[in-house]
Amino acid sequence: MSTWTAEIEAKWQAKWYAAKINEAERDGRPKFMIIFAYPGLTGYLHVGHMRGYTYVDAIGRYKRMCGYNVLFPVGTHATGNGAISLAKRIKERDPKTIDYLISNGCPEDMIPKLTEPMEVVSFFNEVYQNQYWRRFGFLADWRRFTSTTNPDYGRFIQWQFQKLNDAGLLIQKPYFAPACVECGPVAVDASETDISKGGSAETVEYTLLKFKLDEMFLVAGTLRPETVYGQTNFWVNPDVDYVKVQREEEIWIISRPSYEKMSYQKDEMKIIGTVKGSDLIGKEAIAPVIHRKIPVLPAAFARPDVGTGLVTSVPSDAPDDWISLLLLREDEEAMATYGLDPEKIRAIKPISIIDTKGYGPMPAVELIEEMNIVDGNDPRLEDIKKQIYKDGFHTGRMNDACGEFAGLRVDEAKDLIKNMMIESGEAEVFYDLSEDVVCRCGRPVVIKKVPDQWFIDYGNTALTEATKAHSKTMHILPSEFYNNVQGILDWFRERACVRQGNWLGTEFPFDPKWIIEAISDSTLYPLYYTISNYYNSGILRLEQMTDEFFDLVFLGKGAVPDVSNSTGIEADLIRRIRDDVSYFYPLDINLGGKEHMTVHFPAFLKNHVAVLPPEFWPRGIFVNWYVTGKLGKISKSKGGAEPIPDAAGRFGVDALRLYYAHIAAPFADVEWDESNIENYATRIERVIRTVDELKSMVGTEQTIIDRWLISRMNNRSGSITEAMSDYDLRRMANDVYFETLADIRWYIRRGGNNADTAARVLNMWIRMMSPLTPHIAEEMWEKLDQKGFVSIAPFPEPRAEEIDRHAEVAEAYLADVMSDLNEILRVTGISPRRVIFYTAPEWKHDVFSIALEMADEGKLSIPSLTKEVMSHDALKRRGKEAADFARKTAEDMIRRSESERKRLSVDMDELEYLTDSIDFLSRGIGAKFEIYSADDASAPDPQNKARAAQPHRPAIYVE
RNA sequence: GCAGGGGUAGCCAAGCUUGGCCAACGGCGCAGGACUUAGGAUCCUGUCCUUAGUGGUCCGAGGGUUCAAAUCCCUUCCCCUGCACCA
Repeated sequence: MSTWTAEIEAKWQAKWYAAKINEAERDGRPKFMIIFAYPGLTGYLHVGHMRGYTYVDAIGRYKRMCGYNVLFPVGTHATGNGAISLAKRIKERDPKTIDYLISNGCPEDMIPKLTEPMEVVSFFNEVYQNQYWRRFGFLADWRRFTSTTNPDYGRFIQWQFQKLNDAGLLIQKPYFAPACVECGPVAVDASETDISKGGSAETVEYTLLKFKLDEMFLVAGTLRPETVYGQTNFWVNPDVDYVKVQREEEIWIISRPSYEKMSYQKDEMKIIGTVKGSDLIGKEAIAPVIHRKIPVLPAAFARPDVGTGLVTSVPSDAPDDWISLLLLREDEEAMATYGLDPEKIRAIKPISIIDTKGYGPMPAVELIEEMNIVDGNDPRLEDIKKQIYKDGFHTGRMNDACGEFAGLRVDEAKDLIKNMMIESGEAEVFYDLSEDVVCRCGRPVVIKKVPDQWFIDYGNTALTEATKAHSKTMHILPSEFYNNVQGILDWFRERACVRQGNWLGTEFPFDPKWIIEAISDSTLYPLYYTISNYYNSGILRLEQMTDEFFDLVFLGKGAVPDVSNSTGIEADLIRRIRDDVSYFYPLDINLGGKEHMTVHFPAFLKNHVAVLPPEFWPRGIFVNWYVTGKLGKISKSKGGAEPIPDAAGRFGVDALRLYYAHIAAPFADVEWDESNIENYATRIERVIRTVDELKSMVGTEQTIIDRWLISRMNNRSGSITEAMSDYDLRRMANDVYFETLADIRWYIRRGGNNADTAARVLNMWIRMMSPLTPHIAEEMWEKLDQKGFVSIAPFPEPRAEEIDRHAEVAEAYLADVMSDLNEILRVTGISPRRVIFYTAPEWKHDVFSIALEMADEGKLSIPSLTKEVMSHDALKRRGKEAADFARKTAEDMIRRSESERKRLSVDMDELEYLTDSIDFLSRGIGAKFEIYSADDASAPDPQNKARAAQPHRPAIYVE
């Protein structure tokens, strides 16, 4: 299979591209513009990525065949640190990286070149286009290819940021971001491109609480500022040396590690001395908010690297605090060592502050007692801490001990209390990472203050409302996302849009020290594809792509002669470009993986709404799920990480395309399993064989089975048209490669052999295959002596006049009869020599018709039918037999749906039809068939079966 | 934490919006048969239980609405996914 498929793939791809059927030029047809969200250039892609891309090509091909002028451009996203970090690892000759390159087919002599980030970018730009997208036969308009580090793209992005600024959507404020102390800003994410450890770390916000002690402040870091009303004491680790820090006018006592982290976030932090933890114990400090003196007590759980190394104690709600108090009370020795008065310690009572359903007034006290925890290191403490917090935060209310906040929900009170303390100067904020993060250079990563960070203000109310309103008019799939996107747009807030450090991308137009970050420069770009071909072909020069030029072609602002003068671009060309933009835009579908739902898509929508006029706002979004591997199998040589070209060679591109389309709905993850793809390759072989069989048909006789097959084909194209209105490729695949195949097999079994029918069917069928398996479709189309490409032939449309309901009902009837017969044969185990069918007697048909008629009028019931039947003399004479049958028929008919009744009401002569089918039946079963009407008194009926005959269900006798 | 999704016969996976051709598409696997020197190829048949066919039970569990529920409502158990300086 593989060499043959590779040959025809190459052959047809060359022909398509030579004929430029993939290139979109403005013309009189309606347009259809579709893209997939371009991939980031982070290295080789795997077979999972091709899933969504294939959907786009297949949808584009289908729309093209439906008469649309389809624009399908592609590009890549090189912004960011992916290429830089890959180049760096190659430069270091990292063995894993080199291995990875080689096993993906990177030529050895390329590797030394790939130590330059921009070389990495251009190398993978070639790989993606040639080894992936062309290899899969995509009809993308290659002339429009763009990559985000190209200079022209940069111009476009700078223009976009000018527009955002004009709209008042760029804002500047301080920001706290992860940064290596040495290398500057880094990304902390699970893929760990910048860092060597700590990818799953999160940024946590501590509220720093200041406790006045003499002329200094003990500063505790807490994650639960709302609990300040329950403070009873203060914890210090006696074994830790703390530092005294001059912080503006104040002197703080904190741990040394926390000082180091804090110094990246706060100005004017200076160590002026140290103090031993043990020296602090026994003193009293004034707690914030409650302004009471509370004792400083010893606690080993206060770790210097967590928070500030100092902890305020809220024993009612914090299990660590309560257990430590309990232990200290019993620890005479410790109390003696630190000169603590046991009476006073034992007098410390937790203060209830939060009422939570399912808990008493002091959850920590309660749970520790219940679970009989007696050890400060009991791991269950961590669990109950989380549990108390979770329940308290979501369902709890602040109680009367909490002053003005009494009665508020905890989740409301938290920020209010925090902000109140910050305003009164009793608290500050401090950010830290939830676990250790280490940069690739080996130095620690900290949270660093960026004082003048730029943001795009996606929280802007007018923008959000306009975008939400527009999104309701869009075709968004799946429908779950359509419903969900409103909420996401509401929740989508300002976003840092520029950064410094190791980063490829476009210079921020308002301050060159910043580079525009990765999400922000990839929101409006589909628009750029409408003109990128002019730059790529050299018609437009970089310096001509000015803001005035973009304003004109994208927004229609300004006058052509002026722009022509200022840029030197011919006026006609400017008009032509403007016309292209207005013709192709808006975008009809933007397809992207599910990870884009809360990142790219909302930004994509909001930027369009913010910058462009409403007629250019996008029309559709399609979200696809992933191909996954079993426990990372997809990233090993056995599974999906098999290079895409290798998989294409092994299975054939069309088999892979069919696999993606049919294996599952696009909105579910699929587990990569090679045997599945093999099955699809087999399926294609079967289709090809069946096509050959059809081609060899020479008969001239037309029978019901010919009308049946043509009717089925027309129904099929109708059903595909309907399915594709929601881009349901799976249903299309099912209809074309499974259902149609089954129909043709049935046609052949039934003795169909008509050359005209076969030609008609092939002509329709092959066109139906073109969107999903274009290479074999072209190959077969050519062998059919058809002119031109099937890829641009019209998609079959259903013809109402060729739908033959009678033939379809008759064939379904035959299949039902056979299924009954097979059932009997199976159950009895008889190898039949003789089979007799008895069709229902006339009078039963009469009852049946009456029942159908009454059902249509909505009057059918058992008594009503019986009554009606008995009003007919001829039926009445049959007495109980007629009444019984009426009851049975009514019972049966009431349960049936309207469409089913419609089928049953199709008039067919069962006796004649079965008689005509005797040849087929005897061939299939290998027995002698006889057909009689139950009305035929002369019919042989050895077991008195004829009386069981019903309309549409003959009685059967077998011997 | 924020938001969302899902549990369907041995497995994968449709159907659920608009209740009724649903014992539940399709595929895989399995079984039997045909064709064949043979078959991992192909074609046909079967694959919940029962049965000379029109019967029973079934779509995580438990209730409800309805003439009728995999589909609607309620309760409950269990899984999963995405999340901003990462593309």
